[in-house]
Amino acid sequence: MHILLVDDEVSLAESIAEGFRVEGYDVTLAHDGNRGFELASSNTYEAIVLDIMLPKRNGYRVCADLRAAGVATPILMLTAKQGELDEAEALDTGADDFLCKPFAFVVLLARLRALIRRSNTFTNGGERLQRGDLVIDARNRRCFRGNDEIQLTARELDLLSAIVRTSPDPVTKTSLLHDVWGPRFEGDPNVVEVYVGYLRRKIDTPFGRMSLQTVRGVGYRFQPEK
Amino acid sequence: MHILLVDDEVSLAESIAEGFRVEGYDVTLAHDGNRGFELASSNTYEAIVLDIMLPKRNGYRVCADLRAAGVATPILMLTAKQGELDEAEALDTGADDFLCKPFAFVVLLARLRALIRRSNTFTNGGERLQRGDLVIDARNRRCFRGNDEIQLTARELDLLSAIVRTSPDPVTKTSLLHDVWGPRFEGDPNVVEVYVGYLRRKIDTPFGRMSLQTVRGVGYRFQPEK
DNA sequence: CCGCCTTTTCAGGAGACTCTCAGCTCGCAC
DNA sequence: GTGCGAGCTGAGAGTCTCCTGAAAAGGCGG
Repeated sequence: MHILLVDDEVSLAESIAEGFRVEGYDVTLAHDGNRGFELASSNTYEAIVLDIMLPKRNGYRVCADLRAAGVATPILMLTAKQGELDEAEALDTGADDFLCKPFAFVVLLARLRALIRRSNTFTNGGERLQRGDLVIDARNRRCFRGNDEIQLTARELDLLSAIVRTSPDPVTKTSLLHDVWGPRFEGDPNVVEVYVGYLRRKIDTPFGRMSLQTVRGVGYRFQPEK
Repeated sequence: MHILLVDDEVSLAESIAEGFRVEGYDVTLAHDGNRGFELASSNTYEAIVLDIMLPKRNGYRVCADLRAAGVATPILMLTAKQGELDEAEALDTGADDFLCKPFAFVVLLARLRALIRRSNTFTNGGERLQRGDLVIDARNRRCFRGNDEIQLTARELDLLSAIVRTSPDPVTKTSLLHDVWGPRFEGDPNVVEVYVGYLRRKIDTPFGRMSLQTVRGVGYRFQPEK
């Protein structure tokens, strides 16, 4: 697990880096935008933490340039002020999440973990999940029950993957929200229930199954058989 | 996969070559224009990376001479300054793409890969693509549905080939734009949709088929049967 | 230079997808 | 049995993606 941290406030950067290392990550530091871009584009990292205020090339540009160069690594931007403008611009340039300074280290850590998990979930190449007669072809984004193909929307497929991946262990609604809707989702958590409903009508009801089970007070579980 | 790299800045060239080798390519180096031309015209490479500023014979001339000699290998030119003039001249002499120094290695790599994929797509000898009753005769640039020949324009045929080649895996619109319209296309990405529409009216509608399928949020897929 | 064919742009509209909301059901504790 | 909270679901609004027809732009041969 290797992280690139780009921030020009040397002492802050060092202490964050130290924190990450304690948590078991490798960390590479860059103190200006150009160096950050160079490293990010010539190495492979699990995630990039990118300050906006940077010498030589600001965070927005580094981010935009990386995306333009085809680098898909998840990027978490650190914004100085709490402003809608910053948010919008950050997400526009291709950042995956952002955090306003000042922040607690644990918050940064949590966000970053969520980001990494999230990216592993879906960009993980041609993953093929199979449980019983249910097959999820992640690469081609298709889903089958036996020989019957089931048409799922993007959200439905992401949600189903997230639930099936840990099967037969249950998943909490909170972690589903994080993994499927992203760490910054602020809408009605009821979406999860709504979408589980959609899924049941597509993968269970037509086949007389009950594989998407509710674990009351916890979340959901996928049970292939019985 | 063999690449010819022509650049007189020895240390830069070495490091680029090293990068390519790490990526699994064979690399041959030439440090002046004459040597570059000799090698390129007497051997077969997957692609040529050609600096413009070269001793003995500059990159434009090497490129023009190679094309004049009938060498069709894809060429990516490295230009020193960001200038419209350079661009135009490079493409005029028969280069397929170009990149302004300084560049990040991953960018070069990405461009080169796109170029190679692109050239494999269409120049791949007289390849014959067949899926179900659809046949694409790449060498003669003809297309059949069963016994009926279908008249396709150049663009339509390239697009159809690109979609059918990976069938039944879906292809993203982005990669279609890259492969069919070239890495430097900057127009309206809606062209892809327009052309898929043209294709459907030629290869599907008249035969009552639905083989060109939309994968919402992703791109398109060719499904021969069902 | 003209006309035809191909390619591209553009704008409107249909339909798909996502999300919210409010009312309802169900399971559980008492 | 009753009441409460958790979960389910149908309806509908808002948004986004994709499709399509029309027309402009570009290319090529006559």
